[in-house]
Formats: sequence, C-alpha cells, structure tokens
Amino acid sequence: MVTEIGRRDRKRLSTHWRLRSAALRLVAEHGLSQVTVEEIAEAADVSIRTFFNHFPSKEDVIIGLDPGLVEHLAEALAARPATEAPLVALRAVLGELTAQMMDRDQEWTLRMEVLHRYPALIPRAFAAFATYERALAEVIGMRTQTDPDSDLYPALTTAVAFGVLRAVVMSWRGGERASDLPGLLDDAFARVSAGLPAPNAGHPSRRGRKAAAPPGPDGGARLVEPAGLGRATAHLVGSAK
Amino acid sequence: MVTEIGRRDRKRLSTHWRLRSAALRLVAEHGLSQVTVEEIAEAADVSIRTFFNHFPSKEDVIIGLDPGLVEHLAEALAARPATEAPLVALRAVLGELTAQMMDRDQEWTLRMEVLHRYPALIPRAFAAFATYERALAEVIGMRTQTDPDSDLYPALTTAVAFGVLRAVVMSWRGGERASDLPGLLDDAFARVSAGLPAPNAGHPSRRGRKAAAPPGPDGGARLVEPAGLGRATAHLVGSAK
DNA sequence: ACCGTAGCTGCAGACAGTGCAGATTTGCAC
DNA sequence: GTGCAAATCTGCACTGTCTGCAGCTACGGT
Repeated sequence: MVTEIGRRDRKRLSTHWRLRSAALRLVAEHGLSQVTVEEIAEAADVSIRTFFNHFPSKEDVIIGLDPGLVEHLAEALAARPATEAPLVALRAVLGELTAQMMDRDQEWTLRMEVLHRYPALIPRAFAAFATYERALAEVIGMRTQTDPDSDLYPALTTAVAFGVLRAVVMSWRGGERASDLPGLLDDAFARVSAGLPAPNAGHPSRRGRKAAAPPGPDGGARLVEPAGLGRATAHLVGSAK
Repeated sequence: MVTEIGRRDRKRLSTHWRLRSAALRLVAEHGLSQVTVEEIAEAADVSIRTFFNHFPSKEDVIIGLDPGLVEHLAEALAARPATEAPLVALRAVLGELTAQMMDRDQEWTLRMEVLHRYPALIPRAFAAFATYERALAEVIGMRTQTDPDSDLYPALTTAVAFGVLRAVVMSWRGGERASDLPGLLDDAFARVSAGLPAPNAGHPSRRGRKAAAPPGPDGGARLVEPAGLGRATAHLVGSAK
C-alpha cells in the first residue's frame, strides 16, 4: 500500500510543505499582516513566483487545505453504503476527516493558535469548509436522488453536519489537553441528535462520548426551557464506522 | 418614529448606497474580476479613496452586509424573552433578518444572481455569516449562562441555526417565483425539527409553511432509510413571533 | 459668524497576484 | 547515454488592491 512517487513529486511536495510550515511559523509569531509573501518564500528558500505556483493566495497557505481533499471527501461519501442514512454517512466521512487532522497534530495545533489569535481569519477558515460542504451536498443529492437546486434537503443536511464540524473544530485547541477530535465530534453529533439539550450552567459536559441523557431532572435553576430539535433517536446518527 | 438625520448623514448614506448599487450592477454585468474599484468609484461619482473609506475591500461592497447589523442582531437576540428556548429565539431573530432582506428585494436578487454566477464568491458570503454567528453565539452563551469557550452548546446551537439560514438563503433566488424568504426559513426549521426526513425524489416539497408531517407512509421507492435527527417536537422550534 | 468634526480627495507607496519567457530538472523512450 | 517532452522554478514587468497622510470642503452645533 506504499504509494510510489518519483523524485519530482517528492520535491514538489517538499516545497509545498516547507512553504506551509514556514508560513504558519512566521504568521504565528508576527501576525498575518506583518508577514509578506516574500518573507515566507525566503524562509522556504524559493522565489515569490514559486509561492504563487503552489498557493493561489497568501491566505490559502494558512487555512487552505490539501489539494485533492475535496475530491477525496466526495468519493468517500459516495462510497458509503447506499442504505446508510445521509447524516450517518456524513458523520462517518467527517469523522474520517478529523482523524486525518489528528494525524498532523502539530500543524493543526499551530493553525488553530493562529486562528484564535487573529479572529479575522476565522471567517476565511469557515469559507474553506464551505467548499467542501457544497461538494458533499452534491453527493447527497445523488444519493437521495434529489436535485440540490430544487429541493433544500441536501443543502440542509450538509449544513447541519458541517455546522457540527465547524463548532467542534473551532472549540478544539490541539496540543495536550483532551484533544481527541473524533471523540469530540461524536459528542457533538450525539448532542444534536438528542435535540440539543441545554447544558447546566457551570457543569461543562463531562459525560462520556455517548452523551447519554441526563439521569433525571436536574435541580439547577432553569432559565430557559429545554431547547431541542427532537427526541433522541441514537440509531439514526449513532456510531457510524 | 421617523428617524431624523441631517444632510451629512444623508449624503454619507447616499454615497454608500450608490457605491453598492453601482458595484452590484457592474459586477453582475461584467464579472467580478473584470470590474475595478476605480470603475465602481467612477460610476458612483466618488474617488477611489472614498470607496475604501466606505468598504474595507472590493468584495465587501458585494457581499458585506449593513454597518451595525451585527450589533442589531445581538441586541435583538438579547431582547427575546429569557424563557424562550435558544433555538426559538434564534429562529425569531433570523426570521426578522430575512424579512429585512425581503424589504430590499431587488438588491438581494441582484446579489444572489452575482453569487450564483460566480461561485467563487460564495465562500466569502459564508464568511460574512460567520461573523454574525460568532456574535450570536456569545449572546446564547449569556442567555444559557454557558461559557462559549468551555462548552460547545452555544456554538453548536448557532451553527445549526445558521446552517439552516445559509441553506435557505443560498437556495433562494429572489425575483418573481416563490420568493417568500421568511416562509422558506420556516419550512426549513420545521424540516430540521422534524428530524430531516428524506424527501421523495421528484416531489420537491410543496407543502405549506407549516411543513406538516406527511399523512402516511408514502409509496415511493426508498433508497435510503429515513434520516432523522429526532422526532418532531414542533413546539420547541415552532412559530416564534 | 465661528469652530470642531467628519467626509471627500489626491498622492505616494507597499504589497498581492498574473502573464510571460527562459533556464533547469525530471521522467521516459530509444 | 542520448534525446525529448513536460513540469517546476525563476526573474521581470505590470496591473490592481489597499493604506497612511495631508489638505480641502461641507455640515452641525454654539
């Protein structure tokens, strides 16, 4: 299963990685607007022109994701069994995605640091997700034989799924503490499937990843009525794998 | 209730509107990259410098929303009765937002045309929503006495709500046919609260805005098992007003 | 009538991003 | 190993975005 690639591709990937690494390091240290493309290229030991041969814009080197990932996700979704409910399939694919993110832990940790330090970048990161979301909505449309242009269903479904993903990823700060991203995603999907029960103030959820329903009516002051999308139907969203 | 504003503010608003109008018209006709800021400024009869006094970037004149809207939405959400469930409050505020969009129908119709003709702009539009989403997540955090940094709940809730909003707005093409945006939003929220039932191929939903549950098991070929977030609990999301 | 302020303007300049052409390196066939 | 096609890297010229600054004008309040 070892993918054979030649010297040329290896060099290209090396350049790609050096640019990305240098950019993340420099921007984390000095801020996005303080770092020029020239400095990034210099740090990666390539020309400015080469930078733009690899990344269409300065921001893409920070938040842009891997080339070909869109196609990969679309194929992964299409490859899920046809009997699987759309949200289950989406959950599985996104779970795979987060697993890949964990594989490159340090890169993502640095990226999230930058993102949180310079919140102006966050919308751009969201925009990156939007590209994947649209591609997967297409696939959902095929799976359910629904025309994405005439029916809301595919867009609505992927919007919810990616809403969960975005919320989870943004809340996640890599590195040491509790950085089990796929686990967090599981938690979040479970909470949504349980109808988004309101949390108890001061008790950040420490329940297991199954997010079992609270044993009984808690005694805490309830400032709002319990918000919910509906009752738990765990099997519909539940552990896809 | 008529808001008194002086000549200065009127002129400023006039400039703002002329720039926006000119930009939308020119970009709709020639494409984003074919239109320069200089041409937009020229069409609005102001200097280039003035353009950038009103909009921080070229794209903002197309997809950027109104100044002060973030604060307005945050206040509107905070003003909802404290007993209201978060999703109900969010649904109400977003309904108000879509109603405002309908008030400026032609502007939004043109904007959506541009967006669909140049899909590269879509992520940018999503990015605009992200700003509002973050602001409202803060308010939800206050309402539920939840720290948005330590608990997923506010981000998760707003992510779902804005997911619905984005899906609806993107599916909406203004103009003549069936452009009741608040109604579509109602539909979408209802479908999510009903657990995202899979649509029947070839039968785009034509039900009323109440999105009542289908009378019985439909006979259509079911390629996937019904996907759901949970059972309908209409009162939790239902008509806030 | 006076003054402080806010918007409009031109100018200089840094920086992002593109098209083009030439040099170099790689993969592959002969 | 020789030759060739393709891909990458590179420098260069150029357009366009966006910012800081300083001067001007128009407005609003006193």
